[in-house]
Amino acid sequence: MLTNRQLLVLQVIIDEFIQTAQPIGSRSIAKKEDVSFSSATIRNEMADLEEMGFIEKTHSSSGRVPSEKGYRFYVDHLLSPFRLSKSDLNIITDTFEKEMVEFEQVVQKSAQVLSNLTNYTSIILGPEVFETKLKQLQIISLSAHTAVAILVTNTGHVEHRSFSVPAKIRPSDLEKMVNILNERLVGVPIIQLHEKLSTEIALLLHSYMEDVDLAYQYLQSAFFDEQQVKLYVGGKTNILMQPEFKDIEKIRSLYSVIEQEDEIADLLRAATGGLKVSIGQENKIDAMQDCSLITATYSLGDNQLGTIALLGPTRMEYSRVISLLNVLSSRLTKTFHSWY
Amino acid sequence: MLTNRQLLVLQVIIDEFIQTAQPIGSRSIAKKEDVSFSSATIRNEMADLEEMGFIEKTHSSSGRVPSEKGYRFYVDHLLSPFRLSKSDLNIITDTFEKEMVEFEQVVQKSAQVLSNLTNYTSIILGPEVFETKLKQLQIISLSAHTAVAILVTNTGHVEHRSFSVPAKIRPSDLEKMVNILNERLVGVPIIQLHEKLSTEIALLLHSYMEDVDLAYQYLQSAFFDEQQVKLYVGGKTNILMQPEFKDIEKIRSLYSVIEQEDEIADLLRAATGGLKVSIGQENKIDAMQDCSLITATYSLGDNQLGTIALLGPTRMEYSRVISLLNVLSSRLTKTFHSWY
DNA sequence: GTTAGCACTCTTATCTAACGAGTGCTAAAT
DNA sequence: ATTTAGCACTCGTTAGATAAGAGTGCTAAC
Repeated sequence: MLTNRQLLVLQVIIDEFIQTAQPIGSRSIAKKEDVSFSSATIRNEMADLEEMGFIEKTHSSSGRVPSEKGYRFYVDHLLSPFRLSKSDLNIITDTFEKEMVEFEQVVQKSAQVLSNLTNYTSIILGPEVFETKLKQLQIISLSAHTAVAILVTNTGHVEHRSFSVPAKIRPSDLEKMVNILNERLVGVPIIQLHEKLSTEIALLLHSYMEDVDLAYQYLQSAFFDEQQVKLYVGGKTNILMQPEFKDIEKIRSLYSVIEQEDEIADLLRAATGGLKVSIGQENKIDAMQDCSLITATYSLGDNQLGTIALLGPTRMEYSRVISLLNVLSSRLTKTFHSWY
Repeated sequence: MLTNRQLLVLQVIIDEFIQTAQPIGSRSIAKKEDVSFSSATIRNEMADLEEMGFIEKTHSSSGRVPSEKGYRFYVDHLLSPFRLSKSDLNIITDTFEKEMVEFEQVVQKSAQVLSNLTNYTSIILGPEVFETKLKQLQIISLSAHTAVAILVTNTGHVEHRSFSVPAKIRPSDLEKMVNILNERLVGVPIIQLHEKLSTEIALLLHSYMEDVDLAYQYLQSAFFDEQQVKLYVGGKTNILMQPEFKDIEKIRSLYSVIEQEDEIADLLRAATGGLKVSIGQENKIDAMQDCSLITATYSLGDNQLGTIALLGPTRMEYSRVISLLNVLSSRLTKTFHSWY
């Protein structure tokens, strides 16, 4: 295992590198207040740390840089709880004190605050619809052959979709159908909607009217074709400020992953309770090999609602960022909780 | 005025530069098939063209590069109608042949197609709501003190907003209010809604019930606080592929303008009928000094619905891009027309 | 076990020289 | 009066060479 001195040296190297983005030399460590050994001693320790894989050289006579293993160790064992500044906390508090009653609004604001405070890119997934239930379903005819279907959940989320109405189906049929659907489906969790719709309700409708198949198909496609969960991204341009991304090719590939959305969404969806840090190659996505992704979840009761994440270079201010995420995710949880 | 030969030389220089992004020398022009003069003659013409401000040198002994004035002249007088390739046209046709019944869907797809075909960034504004009328207004109570208001237009556009209901207001009041509003407002153009709401309707409501002020205020804020018109941006990362944007600072400032949205939205909103090209400094926005913005509008009858634009470096494939925009804007116009 | 000292390595910055693309001008050719 | 060939000159780019500086690893002394 590592001696206390080695721990100290490793800590200083990583702390320093996170701030400066420059390789750290033995002399600059020796100058630190809480270090009382000579640079030579530190060089010896550094050689050991390198052998163990916690730090690396960029070339044969350069200072040391944390390796991914080093970051991993740092995150797992060396993180001192970070005291967020008052102004940071105030900014968060202010944001949540504004009257907000919509899921989306809260989530979007959170993403914004997070990226503003960190200079990284924030990505928020959610909220998932576990707990949400159908409040009302409506179909409004726009013209002879078009209509818009609107689905409202008890959380105030509104989903809508236009579709063209086949000539065979009369407006009265539509109305009848909606009535039946509402009768049967109001209060049903959204997540069960698809299943319910395709089994019992389909049969039920059938017995009430003809030609319902087609309309039903449309309805089905209206709400369940595309993924429901949205990704809120904040501070995309922050990445450009990080010195490790001066290479345009890197930026390009990273941006296209972010804009792709689905890969990232899968990643965030996979995140489970608590806070998780993925460093460099621990991320499966190619373009993120030089990045760290920190994810935290927020929930309502026992149900995980969504994920809140920060994407930055592996050289991240882990300590501060983790504190921020903790505060924000509990804040989200609290806010949503207060609504029900 | 310019002689025919000068026109030819200018044309070749700009065409070539647009393709290669490299300064063009006299020798390479002389080698062109449709040029039958020596490089010395061309050098003389180039000196004249430079004196007139159409081309520039990057340094004292470099080849020539188009100036903004040169691009302006090129766009105004030298553009040969570009024949779009069959595959380009097919891609557009295919896109519009897919069943789409929603404004937003069409616009978003268009932005996507446009950026895919061009390697520039597409920005689409709209559609404005001139012609659209209120189809239905609804307020659905979610809980004792929250509700969601939904506004549906005859175009299938759905706007919604959650708000908290003051304790003073009973659900039955809300219902009454909605009924009155629908009675009075259905069919009213969205654009007049704000005004109507604040004058006659406010009075009317007042006579029917007490405590309506508050509810009315909420309703008001629900739909008219934020700008209605949305910006659809496609191919943001395309900018990164242009050699003129290898400087990260430039990218940063350009991206922040794009993400700001409001400045760009104003710019696009100002665009009036037909196709317009803004080259370099003709753009008022600082970060766009090295860019060209090409805007085209689409409309429904006499009403301009929105703007469709392409953002790229001043060294743009004007000819091709203009043809594409023309096709797409008329396609949009046609599509929307077919819906009414 | 710790540290001072020193040779060695590698990066970075600066300078120089050579090369080449391209121009502008002059004088000859058409 | 144009057009063109020829040539000197300019400037950017590239490659090498040199020097400075930061930092290491090792050895020997403390």
